[in-house]
Amino acid sequence: MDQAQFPGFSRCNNATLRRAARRLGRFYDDALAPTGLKGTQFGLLFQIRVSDEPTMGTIAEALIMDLSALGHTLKPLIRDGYVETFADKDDRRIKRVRLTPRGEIKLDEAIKLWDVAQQRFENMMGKEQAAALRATLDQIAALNLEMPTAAPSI
Amino acid sequence: MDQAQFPGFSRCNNATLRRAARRLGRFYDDALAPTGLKGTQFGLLFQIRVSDEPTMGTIAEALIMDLSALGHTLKPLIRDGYVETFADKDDRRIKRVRLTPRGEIKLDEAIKLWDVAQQRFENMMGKEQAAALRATLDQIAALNLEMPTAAPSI
DNA sequence: TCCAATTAGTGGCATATGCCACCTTCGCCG
DNA sequence: CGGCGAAGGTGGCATATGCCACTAATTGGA
Repeated sequence: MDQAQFPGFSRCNNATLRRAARRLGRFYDDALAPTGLKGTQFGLLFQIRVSDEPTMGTIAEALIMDLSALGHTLKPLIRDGYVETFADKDDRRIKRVRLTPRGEIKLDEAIKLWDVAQQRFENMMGKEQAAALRATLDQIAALNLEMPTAAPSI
Repeated sequence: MDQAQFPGFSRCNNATLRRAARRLGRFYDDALAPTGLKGTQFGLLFQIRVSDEPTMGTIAEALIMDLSALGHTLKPLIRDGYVETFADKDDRRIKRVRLTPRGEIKLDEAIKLWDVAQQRFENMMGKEQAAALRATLDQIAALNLEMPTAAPSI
């Protein structure tokens, strides 16, 4: 009964992806709401935890985010005391990031809620389809998508 | 050789989706750059074209966007003269939207560039996998994902 | 007919993301 | 060892999105 998709529209991979992202984002956001974290922030905290005192650039690369965007996104987390940064010993240009004890606790708390949402979503989509989707999405993330406009000259 | 994905991380459907969206978004954005439009704006203009003088609510629903977010996103397009709004004849609460002649031209121009990016992407992913991906994403968009916290009464 | 509940949008505030210009540090080379 | 170009971030500006509180216009009764 729902006509949410107009034929021509859903042919755009980008638009379709964004639309699904909005829907899924709100779902995870709602689930995490009790912690005060958004889905994005959760993902960022998690990434910081699994990395070993990563640099800004490392995180940005892993998350395929613009470095400056990462800086912006990190600010509220630093302000709220979940994350802290410190200069690298050997190269003062490099800034490393880590969770504070408060951040570790908050992340543990969020993971519990995330797990509920994750399970709930996978029950609806089916674990296999969800896994296949993530595989495809990772494939997109790994694509070398530069327009061949440049790179001719050495 | 790239270790872009840390195991635990890519298990989150939401984070994986957003990450792919960032990558793909930049790709389409780059392709559309000559028109001055972002991928999102392109999608919005397209949606307006294929709908018949849709209302704000209709568009928001079709794109799974928050109504106020749609209003915000529409502003630069109105400012640049691509879109105009007008009150519904029968219900003055309702605001309808349509492309201006300038908007139609701009959209045509953008579609040419979009097509290049779309083809390019599908050549890398394979048309079938791309179609399968869109189908899955549409499925997500159609999911009824409310946490069962409410709705018991009645 | 008049008011209560509903519907459709708006405006303000906050985060999410990107691009670009600019500043520091480093590493390398003459 | 002094300067140039690269590497790593920051800040400013603009769009993308959401939530919430609030306003205006409708609709349904009593």
